[in-house]
Amino acid sequence: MKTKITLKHIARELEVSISTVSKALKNSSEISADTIEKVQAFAKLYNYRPNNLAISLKSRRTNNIGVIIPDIVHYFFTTVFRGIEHYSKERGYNVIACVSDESLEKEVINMELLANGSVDGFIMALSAETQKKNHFDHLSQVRDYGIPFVLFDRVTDEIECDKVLINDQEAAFLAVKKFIENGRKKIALITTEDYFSVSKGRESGYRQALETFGLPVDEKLILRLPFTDLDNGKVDEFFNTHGIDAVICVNEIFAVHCMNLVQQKGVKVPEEMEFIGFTDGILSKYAKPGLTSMAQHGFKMGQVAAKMLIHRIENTQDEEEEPYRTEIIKSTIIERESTINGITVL
Amino acid sequence: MKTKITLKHIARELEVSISTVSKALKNSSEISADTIEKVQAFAKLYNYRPNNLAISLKSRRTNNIGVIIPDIVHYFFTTVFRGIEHYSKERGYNVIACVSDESLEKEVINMELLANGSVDGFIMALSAETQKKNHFDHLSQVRDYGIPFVLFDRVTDEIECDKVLINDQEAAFLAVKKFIENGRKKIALITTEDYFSVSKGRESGYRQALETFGLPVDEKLILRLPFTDLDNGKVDEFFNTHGIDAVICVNEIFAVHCMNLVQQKGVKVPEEMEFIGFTDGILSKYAKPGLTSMAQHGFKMGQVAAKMLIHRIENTQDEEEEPYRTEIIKSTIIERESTINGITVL
DNA sequence: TATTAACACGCAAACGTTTTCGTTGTATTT
DNA sequence: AAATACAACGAAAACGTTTGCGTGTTAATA
Repeated sequence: MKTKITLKHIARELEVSISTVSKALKNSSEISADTIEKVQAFAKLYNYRPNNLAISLKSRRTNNIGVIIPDIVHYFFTTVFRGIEHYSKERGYNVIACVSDESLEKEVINMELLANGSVDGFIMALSAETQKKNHFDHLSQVRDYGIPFVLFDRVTDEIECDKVLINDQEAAFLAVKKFIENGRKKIALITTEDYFSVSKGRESGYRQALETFGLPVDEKLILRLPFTDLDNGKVDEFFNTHGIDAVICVNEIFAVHCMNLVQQKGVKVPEEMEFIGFTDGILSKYAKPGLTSMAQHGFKMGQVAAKMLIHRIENTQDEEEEPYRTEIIKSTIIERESTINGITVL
Repeated sequence: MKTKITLKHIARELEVSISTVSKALKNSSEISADTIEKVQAFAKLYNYRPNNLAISLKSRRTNNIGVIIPDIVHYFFTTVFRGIEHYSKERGYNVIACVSDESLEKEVINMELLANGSVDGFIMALSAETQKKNHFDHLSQVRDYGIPFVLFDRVTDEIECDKVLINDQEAAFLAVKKFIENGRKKIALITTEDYFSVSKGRESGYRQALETFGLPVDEKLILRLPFTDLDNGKVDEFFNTHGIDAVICVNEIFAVHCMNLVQQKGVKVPEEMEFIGFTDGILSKYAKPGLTSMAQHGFKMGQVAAKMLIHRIENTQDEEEEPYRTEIIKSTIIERESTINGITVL
């Protein structure tokens, strides 16, 4: 087992000082060409690599970014993660990934753990519990220590920081508008419990569209589902009773699940009932019929979040704090067979 | 902006030495009860947290695990990742996640980067390119430095190390056996290019089952698909010409895609054609009809991999090297509507 | 009263870097 | 010959910990 070689080893071997070695490796003008060559040759031969820890300790910079997401087995989050990872690597940063499991406690623990020197900044989407309990002390605390962070998708108004968002409201508005243009009258919304910022936005867009185009907002046409245990009779009854002819769902699982359900009972999609989901993931693509979906462009979202964070990390030494920014990533509609698609371009 | 407090600050403030503070915080018997109390009270008041970097540098232990996977937007890998993260956190380790994007070069870069002090060990699944080119120098090199690693799912025989595997061959065998018991005669296999270790194993199990039960192995019933660009005429032709009555696919995307295709042409699933896929992911669950799938239990796989790695990390100082182990995680079949399921238990 | 033991604490090295500031020795200038 | 300049290098502090060992003080023992 070869042992890792350090500056000290090179110095001893070449009978020069550690500082000389360090400078030689950086092509410092203080060092003669001879020595530089000798040192670099030796370093290359023995495959010298500087110890990241020592450099980080010295420079107070880790080049690590902490990413905390509620769930990793989730198309949207992994896509964002991919964007973050991609941009970060490009800029020489590693990504430390933590899963909060939708739990406030885990979110807090993870943050505290990483905040003590492991990470230069955070990118995160708040856990369900965090949003529900409105508890953000861990965020304020991290900020007090001068560690920057960027919130994406699941955000809060109570904390001022950089944010990356979807135009949820507008996207839902456009979806409903499309239904109305297709002549639909009984447009249902299937959403989650209302403590999610994204669900709120989408619901608001839904209501706004109905009002704008003069359709009544019927609360009975809004169904709130829990995350788990979808297959109960509640959904069945919902579809049986209200004469629904179009459905907008806040995620693709709800959409595909409901689409399957109504089809089993002989409803023709899209002829008799149209569907639009959010999150253009793998399910939307392989559903039968293919699910028209509001694509959230998670990859870009991740890139933008990483860019904002790294910018802040690298400019935080400057005296004047830049104001916080909120970037909006526009959703676009991906039309498939669950809606009737005219030739008109949106 | 509060600045992070260190031992030095506490020492100065309390007019004791740094070592006293350090020892007091650890309840050392060298320190008087008075001092211990004083120090701990102060530390608590000012919310002291030791700097991870300094501790790592000193102890030569980072408590970080590097995870390198080919793709994060992939149900199986993320499930494994979740298992790794879950077990690691339990044992006080963080996870640094890197995506190789199926590229050998990125795999190498990521490993080299993390091997210089950022990580105590690796868990990885080899990239497609790595398996194709049979290039493993980066693995040998990391091992030479005494950094342990565990390979999962995408492994190689050329490197001796701890491994966690699926019983691919046996699983495929069982799938084919089920078809044969259901009276199927023309059983097709849809697989990837053959440089993937998993695909190899599954193909081998497929062949073995046919031979065992006295069915001819017809090479024309084996279709090899690339990862991308599925929707070409090749698949169509395949299903048109061979009188296929059952299909086993090495992943769920192939399965759902093909199932949709044949159904569109009026084939009844499962009556006229049965389907079994690998990877019991979200697609299998929400497909129409639900896809019978060989579940790979990625979460458990991740847990086992993390357990093996941490064990090796924490016992590596011992003189005697333990022999490398290979753990097999058994697949189980999840029966849904794409197969005809008797009452008989498998 | 002199010796010893226990106690409570501090010093300093170490982990592997980077960087400022000296300190040499040689060459150039006046 | 003295003063100056420069080139090439080393010493040491610093980042924030941990830890073996030395030291001073007090109390217990002979």
